[in-house]
Amino acid sequence: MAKRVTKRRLETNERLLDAAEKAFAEHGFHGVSIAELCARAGYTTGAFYSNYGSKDELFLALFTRRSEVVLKQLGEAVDQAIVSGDPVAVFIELASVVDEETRTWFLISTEFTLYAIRNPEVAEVLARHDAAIRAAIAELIAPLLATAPSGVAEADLDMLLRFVVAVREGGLAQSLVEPTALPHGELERRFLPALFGGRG
Amino acid sequence: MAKRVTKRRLETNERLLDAAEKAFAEHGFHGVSIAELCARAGYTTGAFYSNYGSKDELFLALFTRRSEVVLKQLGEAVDQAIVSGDPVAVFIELASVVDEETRTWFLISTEFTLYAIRNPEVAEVLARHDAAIRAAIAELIAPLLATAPSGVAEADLDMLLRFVVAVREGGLAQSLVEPTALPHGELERRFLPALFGGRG
DNA sequence: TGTACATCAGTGAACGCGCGTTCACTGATGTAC
DNA sequence: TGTACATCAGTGAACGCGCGTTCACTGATGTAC
Repeated sequence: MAKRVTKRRLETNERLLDAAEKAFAEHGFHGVSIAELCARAGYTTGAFYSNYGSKDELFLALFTRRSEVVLKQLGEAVDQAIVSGDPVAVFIELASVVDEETRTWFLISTEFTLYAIRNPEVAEVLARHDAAIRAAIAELIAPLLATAPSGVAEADLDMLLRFVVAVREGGLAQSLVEPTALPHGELERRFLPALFGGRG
Repeated sequence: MAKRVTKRRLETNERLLDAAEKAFAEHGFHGVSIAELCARAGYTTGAFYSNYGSKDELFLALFTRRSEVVLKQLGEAVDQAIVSGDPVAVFIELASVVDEETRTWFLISTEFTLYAIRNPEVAEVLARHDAAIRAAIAELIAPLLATAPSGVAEADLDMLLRFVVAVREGGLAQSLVEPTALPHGELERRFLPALFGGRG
């Protein structure tokens, strides 16, 4: 079933994924028909089936593509943080910028998480992606651990990173529902520095 | 349009909501047809329209009913915690028990959160529910604040509670995807006591 | 308590729309000489 | 570089299924006397 990958196919693929990203964020995965998705990308339905076997397959591809972008951006931020000498400040700065892209990705990845909880094979894909995210944050946080207060520093590094991710995602859920009641990045700003023994 | 509420209607309603809760948890809101839902409850499709105007309306009713149950349970736990004299231990104990009911409710409420982010009127309903949850936890945590270390204790109480909720929900998302990698309640157990100046 | 009647909850067949999917086709892309 | 041909990406009409929704109906529930 493996199709040859031509320039044209790549272009079509990108445009389908772009359209899917926007459409899924707006109406949710089930709220978008394949025809609507193709129309947004400037194609007819046949184009979809020439590239994907099902909507689920597209969803997985969308998640994979976006994961790569997020990891690359995170990697760049990490480099910058290490150079700047104040990694926690950079992380908090990063958490405070919640633009349309962040919102879009939160909506899609949360839906993907629900999908994963219901499907073990998908859960593995998500677990691998999350592990890569934590590895990137680990680079950012590692230099801090030597100087951190006891107790927290003794916890496994991976658990600490899971904790940071939980705060980030749990916080985003709240701030996207009530942006005025909970400003973006507020939880990270208030509570994470204390965990690392900083001032904030 | 207001219908009279007879015993029979109440019974039907309960059975519809019970069926919806299970079905939505299994297949997601969009993965369940009205006919399937009614069949599970032991009715035909007409019964649904005799009670609800749309699937969205049922979803809202389901959320409201479940919210009341959760709040009641939480209230009981709070009473117990105050009597026991070790509220943090009780909270952590509570967080560690992730049964089928918790899983079900996590799946449904997360889907509801996405729904709320996309619909401002729904966001208000969710915000009110979350505020009630925080009020209940506040009762549990209040006695601790006097003895808490500086810094954390100075933060607004509501922000602290938002933080606890974020950890709980972000943690659940991870532990439901990877139950073996992240045992239920592990993040709360490891990191929350430190925040309140305890030992764990 | 019993009967006669009115109301109303739930039935289930019917309708039609929208969707996912297929497939014979055409024009664009790439290759061989 | 140019032409002739083969392949393949995307077209768009067609199909049929499943779904949400309606509605005339019937039997269950509740009320009045």
